[in-house]
Amino acid sequence: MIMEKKQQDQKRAGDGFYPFREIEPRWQQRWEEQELYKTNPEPKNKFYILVMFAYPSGDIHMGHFRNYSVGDAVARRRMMEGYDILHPFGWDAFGLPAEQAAIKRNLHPEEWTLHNIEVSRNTLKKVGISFDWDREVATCLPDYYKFTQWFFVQLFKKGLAYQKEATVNWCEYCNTVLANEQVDAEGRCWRCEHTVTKRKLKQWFFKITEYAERLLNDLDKLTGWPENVKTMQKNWIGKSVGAEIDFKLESGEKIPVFTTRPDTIFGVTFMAIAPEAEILDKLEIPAEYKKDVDDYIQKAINKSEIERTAETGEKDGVFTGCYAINPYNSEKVQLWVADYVLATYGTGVVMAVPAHDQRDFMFAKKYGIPIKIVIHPEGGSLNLDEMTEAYVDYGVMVNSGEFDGLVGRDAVEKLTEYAQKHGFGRKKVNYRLRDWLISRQRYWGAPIPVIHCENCGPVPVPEDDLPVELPKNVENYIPKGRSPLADIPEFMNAKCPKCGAEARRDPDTMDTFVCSSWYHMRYVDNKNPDQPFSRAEAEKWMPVDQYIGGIEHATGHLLYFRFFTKFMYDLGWLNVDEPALKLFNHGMVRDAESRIMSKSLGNVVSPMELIDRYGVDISRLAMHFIAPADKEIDWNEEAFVGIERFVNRFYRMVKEADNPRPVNLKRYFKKDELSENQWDLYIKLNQMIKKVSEDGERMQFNTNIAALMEYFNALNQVKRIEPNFYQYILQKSAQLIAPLAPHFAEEIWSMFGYRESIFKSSWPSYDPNAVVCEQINIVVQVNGKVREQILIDSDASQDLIEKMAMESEKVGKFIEEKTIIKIIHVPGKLINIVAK
RNA sequence: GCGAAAGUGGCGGAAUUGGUAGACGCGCUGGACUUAGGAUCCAGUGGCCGAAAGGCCAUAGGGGUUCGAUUCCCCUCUUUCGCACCA
Repeated sequence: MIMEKKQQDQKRAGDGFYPFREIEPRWQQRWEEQELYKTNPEPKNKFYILVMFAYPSGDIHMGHFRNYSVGDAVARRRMMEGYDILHPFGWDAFGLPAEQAAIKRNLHPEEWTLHNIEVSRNTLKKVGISFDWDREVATCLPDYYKFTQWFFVQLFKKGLAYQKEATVNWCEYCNTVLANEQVDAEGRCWRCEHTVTKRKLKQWFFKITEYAERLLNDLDKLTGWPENVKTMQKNWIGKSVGAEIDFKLESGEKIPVFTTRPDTIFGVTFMAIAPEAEILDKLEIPAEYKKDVDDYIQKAINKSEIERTAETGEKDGVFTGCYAINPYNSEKVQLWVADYVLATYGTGVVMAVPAHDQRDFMFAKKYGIPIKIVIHPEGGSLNLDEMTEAYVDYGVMVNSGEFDGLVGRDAVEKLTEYAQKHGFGRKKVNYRLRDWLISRQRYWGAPIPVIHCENCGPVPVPEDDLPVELPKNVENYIPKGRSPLADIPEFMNAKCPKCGAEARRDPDTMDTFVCSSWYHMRYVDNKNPDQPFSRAEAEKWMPVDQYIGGIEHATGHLLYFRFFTKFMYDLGWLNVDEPALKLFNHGMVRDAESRIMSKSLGNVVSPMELIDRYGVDISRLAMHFIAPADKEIDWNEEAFVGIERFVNRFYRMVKEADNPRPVNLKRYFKKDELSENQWDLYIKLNQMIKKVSEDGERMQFNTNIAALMEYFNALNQVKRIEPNFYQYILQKSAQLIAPLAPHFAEEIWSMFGYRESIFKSSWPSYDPNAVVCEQINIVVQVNGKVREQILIDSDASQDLIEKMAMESEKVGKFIEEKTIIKIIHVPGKLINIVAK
């Protein structure tokens, strides 16, 4: 097996094979010398292409390879179209694995990370992606995180960064706090897969909810974003419109509740409070209930996320012995504590209407709480004894005093107005989106630039004192439930910037999603020592014209990315309020059995291994050819065979071409300059150019390659081609394949005697006078079934086509003894005779 | 459960606004050239009937709209993805 592979590989190095081993490194070196990818500092016609940057693990995997190959194809195509390209790359370099490596290998996280960056960068260079490495950023370097901290300070100043005691997801194993999106559906940590529990900690949050409405509304502006991403964001933000109604305790204390259905308010028979809700402290729970309630709360809080959500359907709770008063009818309703109520949504209290909410219905049934019907379906009625589930649709209000007879949304409006008028309620919008918890009790992150002073409270570090540098002398990184920074007195002790008193730094670091929320802005001016970027540079390059990355960031990174951009717009730093015009999500690469590639499964295919065996370009082409870029791939190497044949054939054709030399590619041909066969090839060439251009625009690189193959098949059929025209064809073809196979294209380009890079040449345009053949095939249908084809001049009149169709023998067979009802013409394509 | 996307030959996939379903590639079959071929070239390749000409069927299944549906609408099934007690 191994022998076979080796023999094959040797063959690949032999005659008639495209010698990638020699060619690819040579062009990579020349491109570097020529500074081909250097960003024009004064772009006239800018195009900002951004691929999601990478965590430097020292390795690149198939997902990266696909991502950057797609990005590179776009960049190079635009380059040939004359755009000034910004195509940067960088490193999302903070994060957990560096600490784990530090623990395991006894290396400093920084040393390990910087080393990995070095390795990863060199690897990527071998892939020949057209990154401008002068624009590189690494989030773990002080010249970058200085401004990550700057963002924190700006947010703080605007009241958008705040601290609060919060029940947080806690991973025992990683010993750290996790954001909601870092906990999977089964309640496990996204990194270590251990079960997540709860803890109360004082944490920093960014008030992204303040931007919820804009993040939602502006989705409409994102016409270049895939619908599924926009839908996911919309659902994630989860806007719901309703009312906040103040119920009252017997003591007179208000309990506001959020509801989307004020029209059901006369059906409230109890209220349910989240175990973590603060309002519980205000209840005067009668002694005989006290113990049960406390036990229940303790149990509920200690339950893991899974336990609390797993048993879908079964709900439990405990009666507090307390009552609240419904402000609409002064009825007394029971107050329960129930863990199906979320403390973090609305006010943490639900007005329960068992007749018209399924959860409340089940709860009431279980505990024998009264159920009161207050909505009837329009034109129907409900009967309590027959109800097996809640009636949750809108309908006609009943048993609701003066409001009886009101219907649906109108009822909602009226009830809300009533509450507003009487001062016990108001219109209210709630979002599923929560504020963004950014504190991490870890070492390897950007320190939170805050000094805690006993007199002044939390004070942001003055901008001139940034960055707050990560101290290097950390004893150990083993997580122990608080940041390792807390144990470094030289770091922790500081003077209050406001009053000068002895104070202590915040020991936590920021979530790495903060670092990656603004890297697209840093690229435009990555060496600026004083500002995150200059307004002038941002004006030149922002927004990103095309953003490319995986779908997994749909509701995390891509939301934060938009949030930070809007924030900078509000501060006047940007004149755009959305970061990227177009977004493209490439599909995943999985193994042949549709499983995700992972080290533990041992099914990882390394792109570097492919590159070693087949070369970069064949690997890229094969990857593109297998499936359209947005589709997932179940990995197999079958496509390589066809691609390899095609590339070698192309290479041989160039090698064997007579008297190779640059020909005038700007010119178009006229019919009388070429033989009939060649004129036909010329038309096909122009059709292909059109197709490749259009498909490439839609990121359809698979059909792009197919079009070239198809054309070469046609080319092969024609025996005699005049050398000048033949080279015209091959050179245009080289240009068309250049974005997908840059080294190969560059090599054959130079074989034709070009001195300048193919990427400095102009993307082929098609001859508009030569995309339609003189003779076209018209399909003749009878009653929608194809019966005949007519080859006819493309400018033939409809009458003539009709005449020929009717005279056709085959058609005759199907219309004899029938009456022709009508004839439908589709110009240039088809004629359909409808006969009965 | 809710939301979204998808389902096409033996396989990966084409078909841009409804207009020849299966481009291109793999694989397979036959042939040419060869000492040899896993190189290269040529031809064939959805199913059924037929010697052929040709015909019929076929884009998950069922219905509908239309002269015409892989494409639009409704129902069912399956798969993938996202959210999962959001009041």
